[in-house]
Amino acid sequence: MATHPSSTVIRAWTRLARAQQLAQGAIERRLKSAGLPPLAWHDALAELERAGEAGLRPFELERELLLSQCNLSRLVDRLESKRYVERRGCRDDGRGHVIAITAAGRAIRRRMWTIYGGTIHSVMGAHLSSGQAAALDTVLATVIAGAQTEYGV
Amino acid sequence: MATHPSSTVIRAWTRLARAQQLAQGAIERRLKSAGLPPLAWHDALAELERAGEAGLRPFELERELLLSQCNLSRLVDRLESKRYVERRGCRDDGRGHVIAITAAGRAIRRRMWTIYGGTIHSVMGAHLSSGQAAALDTVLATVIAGAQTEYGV
DNA sequence: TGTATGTCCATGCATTTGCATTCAATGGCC
DNA sequence: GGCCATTGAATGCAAATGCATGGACATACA
Repeated sequence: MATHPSSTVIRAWTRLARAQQLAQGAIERRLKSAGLPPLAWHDALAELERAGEAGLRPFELERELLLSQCNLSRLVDRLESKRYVERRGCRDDGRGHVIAITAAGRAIRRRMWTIYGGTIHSVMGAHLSSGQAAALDTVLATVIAGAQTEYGV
Repeated sequence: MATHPSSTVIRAWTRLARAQQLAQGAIERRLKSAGLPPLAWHDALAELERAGEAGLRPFELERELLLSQCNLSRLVDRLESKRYVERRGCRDDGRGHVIAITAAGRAIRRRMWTIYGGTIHSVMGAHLSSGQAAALDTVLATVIAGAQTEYGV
């Protein structure tokens, strides 16, 4: 744990950070120039859409999106103010809420996805063979598994 | 360009974003709990240290760090207020400045690197074979090259 | 020379994030 | 039941970010 990374690992990390930053930057810029909300809104709406009618508790969404509690709370505020989601009381737990996507939320998510998906393609997909993409996916799964054990500690 | 990504590419992108977020989160948390400045300070100081005595112009640093101009300006403000860098006038161009790292800047960067590097290792390096790390590095280089052409457009 | 256009950098303002605190409800325990 | 530690979620306040603007100098060109 106290040991130091090899220069290959350092380069890989640097590139990981840079690739993510470039791609996310491209996505955010294209969304904005299409007059659409930021990327985080899509991710939240996508999780909620997957959850369906039952919705999700804020703390569940928080873990999915790796967002801090207070930030998630305010993201939901913004989504709610646009009527993309609604907060319902929670029968099981009087402290909690349930967040559910609305029809408008599904609609905007779909519109965002055309931009979002297209940008993923032009930034990543178009430059990778399917073997490369699969290899990247596999190695990143390993990284995530490792980082998550770290996260808990 | 208007085409859509394959599901493998979508998964790879999702994992890329998540891996980066997990790793960066771990780094930031450890830096903070060690009483050290945020990650961005390290990256800026590292670039300046590499540039040596000659320093860098703000717009050069901006491109290296993929930071917006106004944010870079204020990051330099903070670094300068801690005496980690100094702004000098620029002989060649009366509009510009040159930013150079100080001895204190080099010292703090070194302290940050012990945490930063250690975290990279425990989050990524420790879980990857050297072959996996090299493969990751290679594929990400391709992604970056592709994303950068995109960036310019 | 003088005017126009472009580049480099800083800054005011609104939005977003991070941190600490607060409030309400739950669950365990006596 | 009454008490207390814990959890779910919101909010006030400070720091950071994004956006648009402005000011100083540089370069092009008439």
